[in-house]
Amino acid sequence: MTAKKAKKKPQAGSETRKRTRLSPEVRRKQILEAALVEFSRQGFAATSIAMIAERVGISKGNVYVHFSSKNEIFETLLESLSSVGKAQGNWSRLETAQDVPAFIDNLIDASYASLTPEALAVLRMTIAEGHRVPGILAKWQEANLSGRANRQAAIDEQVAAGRMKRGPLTDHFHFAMTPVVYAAVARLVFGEAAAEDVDRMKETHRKLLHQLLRS
Amino acid sequence: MTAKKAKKKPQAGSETRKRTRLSPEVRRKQILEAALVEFSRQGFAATSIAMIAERVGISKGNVYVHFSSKNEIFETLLESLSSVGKAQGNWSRLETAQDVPAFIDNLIDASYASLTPEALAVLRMTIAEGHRVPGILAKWQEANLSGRANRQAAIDEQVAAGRMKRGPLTDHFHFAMTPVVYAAVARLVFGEAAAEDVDRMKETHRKLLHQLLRS
Amino acid sequence: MTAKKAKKKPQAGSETRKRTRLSPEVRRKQILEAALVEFSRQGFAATSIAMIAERVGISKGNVYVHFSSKNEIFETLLESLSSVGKAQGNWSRLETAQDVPAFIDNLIDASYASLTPEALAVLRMTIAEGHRVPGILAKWQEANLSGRANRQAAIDEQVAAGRMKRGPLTDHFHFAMTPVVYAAVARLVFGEAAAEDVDRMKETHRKLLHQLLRS
Amino acid sequence: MTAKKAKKKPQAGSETRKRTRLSPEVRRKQILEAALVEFSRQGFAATSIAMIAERVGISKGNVYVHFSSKNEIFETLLESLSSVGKAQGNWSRLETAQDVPAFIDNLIDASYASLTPEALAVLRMTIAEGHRVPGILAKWQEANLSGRANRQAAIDEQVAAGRMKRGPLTDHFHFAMTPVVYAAVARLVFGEAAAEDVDRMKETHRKLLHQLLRS
DNA sequence: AATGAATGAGTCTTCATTCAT
DNA sequence: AATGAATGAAGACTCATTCAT
Repeated sequence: MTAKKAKKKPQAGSETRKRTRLSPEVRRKQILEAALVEFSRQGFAATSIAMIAERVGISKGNVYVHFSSKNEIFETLLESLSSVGKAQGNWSRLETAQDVPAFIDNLIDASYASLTPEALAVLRMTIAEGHRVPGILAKWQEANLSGRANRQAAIDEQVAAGRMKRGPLTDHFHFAMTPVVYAAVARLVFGEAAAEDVDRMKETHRKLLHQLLRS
Repeated sequence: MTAKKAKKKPQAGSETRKRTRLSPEVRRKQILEAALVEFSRQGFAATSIAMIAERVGISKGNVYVHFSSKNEIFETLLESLSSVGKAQGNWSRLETAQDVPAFIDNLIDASYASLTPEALAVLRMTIAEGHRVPGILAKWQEANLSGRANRQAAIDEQVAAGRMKRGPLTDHFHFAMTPVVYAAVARLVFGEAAAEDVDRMKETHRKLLHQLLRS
Repeated sequence: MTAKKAKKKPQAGSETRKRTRLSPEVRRKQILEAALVEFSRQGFAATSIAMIAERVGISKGNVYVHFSSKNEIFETLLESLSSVGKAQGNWSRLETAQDVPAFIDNLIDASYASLTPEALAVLRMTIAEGHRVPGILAKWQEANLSGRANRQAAIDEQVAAGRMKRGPLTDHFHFAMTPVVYAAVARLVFGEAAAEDVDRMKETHRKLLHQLLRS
Repeated sequence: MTAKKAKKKPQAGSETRKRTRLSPEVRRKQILEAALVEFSRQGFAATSIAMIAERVGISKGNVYVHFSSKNEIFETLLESLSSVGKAQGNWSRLETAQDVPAFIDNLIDASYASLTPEALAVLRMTIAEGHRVPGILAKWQEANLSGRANRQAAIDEQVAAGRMKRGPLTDHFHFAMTPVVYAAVARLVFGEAAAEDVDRMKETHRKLLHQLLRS
């Protein structure tokens, strides 16, 4: 045990939550949300079903009504997170932008804005516990590659249209966004202490893209 | 048990290991090495003292002769890893290089070569379990910042000497190396499957630095 | 293991005990009863949760459903034993007795009768392990003192009414009952072998009180 | 674990005690002394060989050079304590006193003075752990009885000589000293908090003996 | 669907004891 | 005689999972 835990015990004060009957879908979602918080906070092994149940406000036993094992919760969670392609969503809009500088600004802002606590939690879980779900990782990688290809195609178009200057970066545009991962890792490791650094990084990033892509 | 276990059963071909008596320093080192492997493989909570002991080839009890708790092993391990500044070591040599293109090639090669399995293990542990040792993280961050400052000074010198072209990158040189972290994360998450991608990234990285720094 | 153990081996004639579900109150009581026996027999440290669980006929784990630690069992046990004031209960009745000789006989008989195996167990635990629960000891001592004061008051009344002869004993009546503690200790140390001795003691005690208190 | 323990570890500051070679007799005595302190403080099971070794200032291993097991230490200790007959020792002198009041005063003072911390430690151990050494207990009881017989004979002589008043107490003189055991138990359970009470008891005890024995 | 008592297989840690030095 | 590294057998406590209600 690393830290002390407050004893639970029904406790006077926390009115014994009466049985609330919810539809399976709702409960499952509640459980997955709680699991995301706990798994990314302490990791899979250090998270107990009791913690998840408590966060949802239900009994341990009830968790097993909705999932057959802790592992299943984890897998379902990661699978449901395949919708991480939010950043990609933005792309469809960005593609249409005629103005390259505006596109770059949008891209930078959107990318760094995507480093939400939830996204960081997912990244931490992926790095820390991804090995538990190799199948899902493979799927992600594929999705990643195809998304990347689409974005590359969009860039190629811009270059062909003479709106972007060709260079190593337009030839391998995915590389242009790697600093965002650095920013994410910095926040994962150093937390708030990294905020200032990340901001400075973002501006350097922005300037470089402008310098390198502007035709 | 989340992961598979294999040979356990006290015996099964392994002759009753004779008592081997080693000096505390040697045993401690052995234990720390085993711990690094196990912790980075499964994480702190999912690693049992039994696994570490088995990897070293000693009894569980003996682990406690050398460390007073699992936690102490972890902390000692991370502390002993403060020597991660290998990359920085290279720098002193790089500084002296008069030839900027050679400097860049050295930098790129050294940086990506530093992504050894051991270094990756440390990174994974830091991301996954760093919160267990806030004190050590703070120390690392400081060391990081001062190392970064030194490197920046070296770059500034080159710029002042007219050997490097000034730009957003020379003003904030740390940023130039962030793709290496992406490469590390890619390997952590996708393993060997990321190798090809990382190689391509490395070459793009190299080209960009040449383009941006060459005066 | 200092003492002998006996039947353990999960099975050996004891059919796989069916899950018996009981209310927490009942189980807690069962556990406390078993704990009293075991703690007073071997002491706190030498008693294992397994012994207690086995005596109750439940699994070790179940003990922790009802108590959060071995220590809590011990404390709860001693606290619940604060009702040791049985002897005092008798007093209310004795006070009303008009007849001093009868009062003395009742007192002696009740006092020695209170040396039940359970009471002896409590005494042993108190002597051997009382230091673990200083708070409870303090409470006991207070209760003791107030009980003692009440009894002294009753005696004072008898003396004032001329029904008892004044003397060092009536001035400090608590002292009159100290031989009972000797009897208790004798039984604790020598067990049944002390029975005869205790009986003789009891009669001497009775005679002396008659001699000293009869006006 | 009830209380926290300071980590040992060779520790800088406590100069690594150099090997001191002592004769077996001396070491055995040292170990037994340390064992008495520790056993009576925490009980047999809660006392570790390490604690005893540390108190003596030797290594755990060395303890086993002098005793073959923890149990043997305990048994040897209790056996060596058979010399508890210090109080009896006094008797030989008291017998010779011609003056009954002086005899009584001596008896009271000597008896209560015998409640040294060491004697209390022995009593606690006997009550708490006596069952571990039934053989020794039996021996003690015998010794006790014969000592008691001697003292009774001395009293009988005094009575026959008309120097003491006959009564239930002279007929069963052992009973006269039972309050001392109460005093001992009070100290064991309540520690210093019982001191005042014990003093008062002692004086009542003295007065009563004077009253009952004075012819 | 929900609860929570019950279980059993671990997990960390301690400790009496052994043994090479 | 002395040391201290090494071991193996517990022991307290945790937790995923089951099941009667």
